[in-house]
Amino acid sequence: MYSQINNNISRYVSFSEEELITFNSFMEYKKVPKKTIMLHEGEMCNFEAFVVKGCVRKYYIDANGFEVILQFAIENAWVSDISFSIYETKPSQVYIETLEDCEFLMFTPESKEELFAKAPRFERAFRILMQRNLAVTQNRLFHTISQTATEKYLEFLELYPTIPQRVPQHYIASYLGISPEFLSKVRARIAKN
Amino acid sequence: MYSQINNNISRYVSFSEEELITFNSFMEYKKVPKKTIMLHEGEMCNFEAFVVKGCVRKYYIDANGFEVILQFAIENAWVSDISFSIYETKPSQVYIETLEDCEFLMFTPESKEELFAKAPRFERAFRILMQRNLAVTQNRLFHTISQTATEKYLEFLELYPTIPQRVPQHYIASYLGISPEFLSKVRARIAKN
DNA sequence: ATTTTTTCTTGTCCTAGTTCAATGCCCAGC
DNA sequence: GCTGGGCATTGAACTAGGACAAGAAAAAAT
Repeated sequence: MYSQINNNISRYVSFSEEELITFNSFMEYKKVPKKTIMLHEGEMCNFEAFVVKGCVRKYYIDANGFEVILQFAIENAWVSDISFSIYETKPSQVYIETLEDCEFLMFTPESKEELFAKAPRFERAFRILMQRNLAVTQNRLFHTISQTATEKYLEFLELYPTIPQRVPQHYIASYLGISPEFLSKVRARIAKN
Repeated sequence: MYSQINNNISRYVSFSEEELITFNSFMEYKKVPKKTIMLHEGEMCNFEAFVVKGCVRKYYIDANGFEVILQFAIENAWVSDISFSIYETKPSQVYIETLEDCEFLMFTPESKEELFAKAPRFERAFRILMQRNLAVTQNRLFHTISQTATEKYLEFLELYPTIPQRVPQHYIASYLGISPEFLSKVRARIAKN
């Protein structure tokens, strides 16, 4: 039994012992070394990964070749790319890369289907995870539009206080949608007060 | 039978005739006049609405009192606020307002639960809808960060060609995260070429 | 320990986009 | 047929943040 992921999935739906055993039986434990690109541009993402330990980033590359970081995933977060088939014309340019040595519990689309077939109540739990994910993304979109760089950085520190110690600062700039130089200036300004 | 919504829900999961009849039996048809605010700030959103006819906008109000439009929903789109309970501390500041006379097919959280109880395969269809919604939001976040105002406006025209004829232009500016004056200048520049 | 690479900071100049008018437009209400 | 209130446009002055360059500092590799 993997209690860490079981706690996570039980947060909004409660499951019986047997259900959790079934749940665990369909996932695969995997170690992935630092700086491994787990999903390359144009590839179909064939996993949904729960981070047991470590840190990963998910990013896009824009038309001018700039990286934009969409997500940092640390312990107890899920990471995957679900933007499949939406804009079928342009294959998605998403990358997922480990920033530290990582341990995951992973589902493939197939193992997830089998899980749903055997224990349909998990469909609901995954829907709620998706829903929370959407709420977080929507909130971030809103703040990206309406906040200044300083406000965004301060909010980032509140929401993800441990991340700045784990990832290079220019990744945070990329996540916030500002240049690394400007983030440095923002920090200098904050430090003065 | 409401064929319009049935086509929509059947897009990624196919349902039997009986299932669709059950589906239809749990929804409520409702007409709402123009300029009605269907969800006020701080309220819990108790509906999930499919737009049969008309146009609505969903928006936030930021710390400085500015509106930021998160979504325009027209025919065949779903609108709701699922950002419930994520940031429990601050009640959500989301509004949903009709821009035209509208017709909806609506679920409440309760009727949706009853539907899932009677016809569990709809859980899956709603998860996929949610997933697509997330993909769209993520794509928009990405473009909000990496594109210029002109690029964002041109992409908006491609994605939602009918909306500019239906809503005031400053709403589109708000959606794009730019000032109405600047959108006007962008348009002037585009018109020259 | 020292070299090499990556990351962070600071300064200068520059540009996309904002703010704040002022003007004209369109159309809803009387 | 007027009239008043939201809308869009345009211009001028301003600002947040970007691009570029050079150096310092830190981390990784040898």
